[in-house]
Amino acid sequence: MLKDATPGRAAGDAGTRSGSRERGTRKVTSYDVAHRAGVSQSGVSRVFKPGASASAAMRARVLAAADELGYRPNAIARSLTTGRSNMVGVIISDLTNLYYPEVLSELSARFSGRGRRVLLFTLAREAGVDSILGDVVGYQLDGIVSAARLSAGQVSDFLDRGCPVVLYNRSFDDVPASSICCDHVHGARLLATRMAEAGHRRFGFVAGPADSFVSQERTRGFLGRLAEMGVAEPPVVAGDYGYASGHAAARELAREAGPALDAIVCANDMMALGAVDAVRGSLGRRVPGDISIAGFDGIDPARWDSYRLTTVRQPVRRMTQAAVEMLLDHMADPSRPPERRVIPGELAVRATVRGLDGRLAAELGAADAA
Amino acid sequence: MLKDATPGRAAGDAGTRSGSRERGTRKVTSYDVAHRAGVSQSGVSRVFKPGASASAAMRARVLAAADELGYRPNAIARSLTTGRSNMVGVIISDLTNLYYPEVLSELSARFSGRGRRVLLFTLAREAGVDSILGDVVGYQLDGIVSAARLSAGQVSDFLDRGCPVVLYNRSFDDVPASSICCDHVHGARLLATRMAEAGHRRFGFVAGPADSFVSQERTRGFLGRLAEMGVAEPPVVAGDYGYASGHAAARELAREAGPALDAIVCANDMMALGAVDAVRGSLGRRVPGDISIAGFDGIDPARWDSYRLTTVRQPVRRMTQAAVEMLLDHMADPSRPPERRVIPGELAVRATVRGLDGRLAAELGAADAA
DNA sequence: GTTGGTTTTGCATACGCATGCAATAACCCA
DNA sequence: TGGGTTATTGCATGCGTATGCAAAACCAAC
Repeated sequence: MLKDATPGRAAGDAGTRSGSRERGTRKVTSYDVAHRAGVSQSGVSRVFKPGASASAAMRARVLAAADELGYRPNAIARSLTTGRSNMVGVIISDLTNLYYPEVLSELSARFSGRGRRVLLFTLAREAGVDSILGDVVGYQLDGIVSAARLSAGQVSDFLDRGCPVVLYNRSFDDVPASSICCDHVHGARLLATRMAEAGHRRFGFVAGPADSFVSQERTRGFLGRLAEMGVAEPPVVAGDYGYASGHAAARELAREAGPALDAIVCANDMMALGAVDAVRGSLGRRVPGDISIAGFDGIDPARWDSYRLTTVRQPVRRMTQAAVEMLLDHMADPSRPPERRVIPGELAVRATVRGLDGRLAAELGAADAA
Repeated sequence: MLKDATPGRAAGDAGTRSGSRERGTRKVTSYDVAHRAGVSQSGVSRVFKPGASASAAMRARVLAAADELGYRPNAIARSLTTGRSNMVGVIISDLTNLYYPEVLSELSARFSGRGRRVLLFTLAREAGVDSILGDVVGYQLDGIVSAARLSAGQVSDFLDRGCPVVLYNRSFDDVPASSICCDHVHGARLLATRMAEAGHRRFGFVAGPADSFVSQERTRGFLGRLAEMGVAEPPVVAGDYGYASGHAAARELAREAGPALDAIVCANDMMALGAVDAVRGSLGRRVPGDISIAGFDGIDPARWDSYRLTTVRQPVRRMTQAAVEMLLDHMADPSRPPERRVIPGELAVRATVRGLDGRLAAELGAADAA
């Protein structure tokens, strides 16, 4: 609470303190506090441990001494003895996909609200997972949330090291890791259904990277449903989840499919926004008048007036909450079996798909399952 | 490399170990490796420490044993003895301002490239800085990069704890912390100059939060230069750096200033994008035909075709590189005096300000200083 | 005042690695 | 081959905290 702990004065009293380091005060240990409070080191330890037994008197004296000395328990030492670091790793592949900053932000807030620090790993180019494994073990991370494209083997490695993992938006049948996923297949089917019902016939699809689980699911769901409805199989172009690639993909689709092109669906919003701009700009056609466009994720910019992108939104709040909850549960009780939670996406009907009707959006959560 | 470390056997030798944990393999320590390799624990330690002396023979045997056992040095224990954790804290206030994900992404990549882990702190609502202080001390963070609105006192606290700090886009005269700043005043003056020269006369300005250093600088620079040039003092509205607040601010400015309103300058890009949409949408006027709009930062969405926002770009790459470099230097030699580095922003002439000419942009880095 | 039971407290040690110091081995040149 | 160097290696200890165990203090009831 109080800051400005007048460490100068305290330091004078502390006895063991000697030379003044550069400018920082020397590290204050539980022994210093114990000495000053006239109790044992273990007493200090107990006072700072929530569940431990300590009389009110001891507590008061220790806290007073700690305050005067500016004592902070050394989390490193604590981690060493307890074997848990109170740190969790969050692995994110790509912050330029603006969906992930939202996820990261939420995760960070939630974890710190639960007394955990977040060690951030950004996976530049797929490599580096091995080094993360080393860090996980080395820093005794209590758990991992991974929103990156790890292989099943890599996830297994974490688990084998006794580090619980929650997979965000992916899962493996043969790996006993918990996961929280948006139901991409369902969302994609929903979108396909609605768009087809609204009269779209000549689709183009922009997939994400081939190794992206999310892209695979969305692609599968969308194309599958289209086929079921007897809609001609659309050309598929692969992008990299970035704006520019969506832009390029839209142009390519237009070139490929010709003027009959009716709708473009992109495996994420970033690409969809690029597609919107490409259609309106380079192609000189109207959205949704000439071509409808839809995406997935529900990132913030998709709501901006210039786009008002119709999209299948992932409920980030609920998903991150679930992820954090599941991970903490697993940390508390490692024996509990992994859990795969799936949350439906919501169709956000906005202004880039013609023929859709906001009124219907409400029904959709339940309707059109399977 | 190999997993399945047959820990049972190793552990059997280790003596003191007792209960079998859940499913993860038991922790492998340097003692286990030492025993298996037939050397001492310190030998193992030395093999895993870069600069230490160890014969090729020992190295080989230890590495072999370590590999077989799946040994990973325990960074926690190492931190405890060495006093450095190889972790740096990165404090970010708000990831919804899309400038910060870029910064964070860069910082993370650079730090991990230099063998440091990033402990992420997102400052939800200004509070929580105190707890970060505790973590910094507790986890023995080797340094801090702060891109959040800390007070001078808070920064001092970090320094007093012996934790070097690099301030990102802010600095305090009376606090000896290093800092890397974009020259917001210069950038703002540049923008003011160019816009006034291009014939704009009736400005509106959208500031950021009152306690934002960056906003203060940009506001000061812009208004100051305008005054120098004899342009009427523009109305100022405060936003919160978000898209919506820029949207609202633009409408308010239009209402306040009436149809004569000539240009809107926002203290960051997010708000500028909101302003563009507000002007084009709610106000039904053209950008830049009727009203020019400019921002600051150079975030990615500002380049999207729907906006092509003219803005004063911060060179994120150079800035993050400098931040990392400065922090690492300081960690290596704490006695080195703090350094305040300032990098000029660059005017990115795009399509939301009329009368500006890309041709001129090249000259601007040098021209119009102060 | 005593006894049985419950807290509270201190003692001692472990956590896993790094490192100063001393002992040993390897080596070099005369 | 011997004396002197240097490169290796092992030993012992420390980093700061948590915790099992036993001693001590406390409490209440008899």
